[in-house]
Amino acid sequence: MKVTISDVARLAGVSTATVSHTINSTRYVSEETKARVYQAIRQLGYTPDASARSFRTGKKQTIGFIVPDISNKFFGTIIESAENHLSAQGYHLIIANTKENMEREETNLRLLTAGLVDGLLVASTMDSFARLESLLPAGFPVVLVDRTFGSQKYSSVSVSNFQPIYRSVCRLAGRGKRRIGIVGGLPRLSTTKERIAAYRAAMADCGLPQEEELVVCGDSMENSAPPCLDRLLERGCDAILVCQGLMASVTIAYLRGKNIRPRRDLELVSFVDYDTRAYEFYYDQVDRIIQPVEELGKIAGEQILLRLEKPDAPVVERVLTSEYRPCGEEGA
Amino acid sequence: MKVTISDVARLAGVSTATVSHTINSTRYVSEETKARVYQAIRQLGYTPDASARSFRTGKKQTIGFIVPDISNKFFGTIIESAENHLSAQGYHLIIANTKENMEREETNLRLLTAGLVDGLLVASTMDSFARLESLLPAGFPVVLVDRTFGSQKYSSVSVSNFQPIYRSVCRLAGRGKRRIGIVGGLPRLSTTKERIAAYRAAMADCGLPQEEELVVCGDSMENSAPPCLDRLLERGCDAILVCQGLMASVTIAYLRGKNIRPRRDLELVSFVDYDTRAYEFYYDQVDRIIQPVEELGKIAGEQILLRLEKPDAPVVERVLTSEYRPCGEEGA
DNA sequence: GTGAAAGCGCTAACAC
DNA sequence: GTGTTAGCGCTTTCAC
Repeated sequence: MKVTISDVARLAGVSTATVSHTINSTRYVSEETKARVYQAIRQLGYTPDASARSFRTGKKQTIGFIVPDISNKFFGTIIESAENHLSAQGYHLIIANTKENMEREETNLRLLTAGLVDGLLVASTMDSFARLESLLPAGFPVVLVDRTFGSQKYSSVSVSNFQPIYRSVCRLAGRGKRRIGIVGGLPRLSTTKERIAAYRAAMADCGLPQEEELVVCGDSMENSAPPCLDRLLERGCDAILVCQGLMASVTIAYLRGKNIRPRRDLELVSFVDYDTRAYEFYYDQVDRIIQPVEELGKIAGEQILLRLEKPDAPVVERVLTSEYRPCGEEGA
Repeated sequence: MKVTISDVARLAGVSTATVSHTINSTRYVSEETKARVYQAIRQLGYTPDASARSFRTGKKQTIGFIVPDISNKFFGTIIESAENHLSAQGYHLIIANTKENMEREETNLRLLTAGLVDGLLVASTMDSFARLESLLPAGFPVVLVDRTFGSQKYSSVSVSNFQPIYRSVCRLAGRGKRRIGIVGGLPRLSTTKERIAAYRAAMADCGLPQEEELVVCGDSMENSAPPCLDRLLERGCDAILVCQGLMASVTIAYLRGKNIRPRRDLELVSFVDYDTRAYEFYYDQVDRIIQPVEELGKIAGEQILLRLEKPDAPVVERVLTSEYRPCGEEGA
């Protein structure tokens, strides 16, 4: 049978209160008593029951993370980094995967907020803030990760790629490119919108023609890159900017398969990506925009714990910036 | 304040028992009563408290997964696939990351088995079965994933790469290669051992010299491939087999950076990998060994639930097989 | 067809 | 310096 705190108390000849205080260091206990308690614990092989404890205290020591795609290394790394921070503070991480599906996100929000976790990290795939918000109990600790809604209501950590994308386009223009295409992720995401906005702004400022057909969006999943690239190639692009990591990650291989050499046949390709080692070796063929993924996860972890600690602390919206590594410059 | 089952009972004019039975469909409740209960629930915005519930019932509806490296797409995909199955059955997934560190695995095993989860999936980084076993409470539901110990004590799901590796080596030998090198992952892992064993068996059977210096191991992490490759190249290999996914994933890019063209300068490289789209485009340059990653995760999820349901069911050790795609053959 | 009430294992007043 | 005990929110037995 399960050994409980009363068993320990009985064997040690003390009260359950003393046992509890001993293991939690929550009030003074004499050395002798402590010794007897620990002795009894060892003898019985007692482990405090986590679920009784969290039921009693209301703290679950667990954070939920709703992610659009665990198998995407971008999120895998964010998770890793957040988990790192959380586990160091004695917290666990529950993962829910939405596969960029709004209904799945909805279900998970409901489940996780029903007393399962103390707080939530959300990289939302929702198309509107209202939809997300309506599913969150009032006052529930939440930190938005990577994807934001600019609502000022919840703290958030995200990455701005506006400037590096803008610069990359300018640089392409400066090298004489005119038909610069862009491949985006899911159109409804804040990240996609921001990136396309940067592209448009730069195209306009550089005096390049803004054609709708040069903007092509995928679904932020792995397989959606090739068709997007094909479309842009058909439309006679002389440069392509791939602004979603997973889609970027297959681009070079795909182009090579079609015998298109970056920097020569297609002159230049830019990426928004995390720091995947694989592309370091192509540093002289493409512009790269490296997002601070680990930082993103770490701050997400920090922020959610801060929210738990100080629920009334002001909302913070952290925007990290990507590193721009123009073609030819080796990475750090 | 929090709204509880008593609040609902009071408003509906019934007992807490009836409310409980209503929401759980656990005994007959008349239609009228049901209606009143649901009405009250809606009116108060009641959500049953998951932690009270799991405390009371002893079921957490949660599975823990101890992984060596979340940011590795191989495990990311396994997690995704397992989560898929589990969430469909109403279970949550807690992730713990060990970074191939045995102490971290130890800590996590202790934490997770202390009443946090109903069962555990473990892709262990331990060097011995004894060490793992000593940390598991007797009778705790566990399924070993990807890495096994051949102990017959716990169910397991893994992939055998023996045959494809053996064949790949034979094929290299058949094409006249003699100095075939192999890059392995962490030497203590069952997966690494099996793969190297397959390589050695094939080398011997093909009458090729077995030199210790042709076997080089990394740490199963991303950055460890380049130094391994360098060493094999220095030692004059005319073919290389990279038998760990993450390490394989940077290999082509790395070699290309050194101006070494697979199939031409280095004649042939083989990979053990999951089905990363990126390498599909190199199908005519390398042998590939594709592990059924999704299947692995799915079966892991099935098996652990089966263990929960029937704790006394016989231990099953499922061994999946990889698909061998010799150079030149396009993938499915 | 429904209610009363006993706990699940623990923490934290409150009491001495 | 330590003990007594109420009670967290729920499920479930027993009773009617």
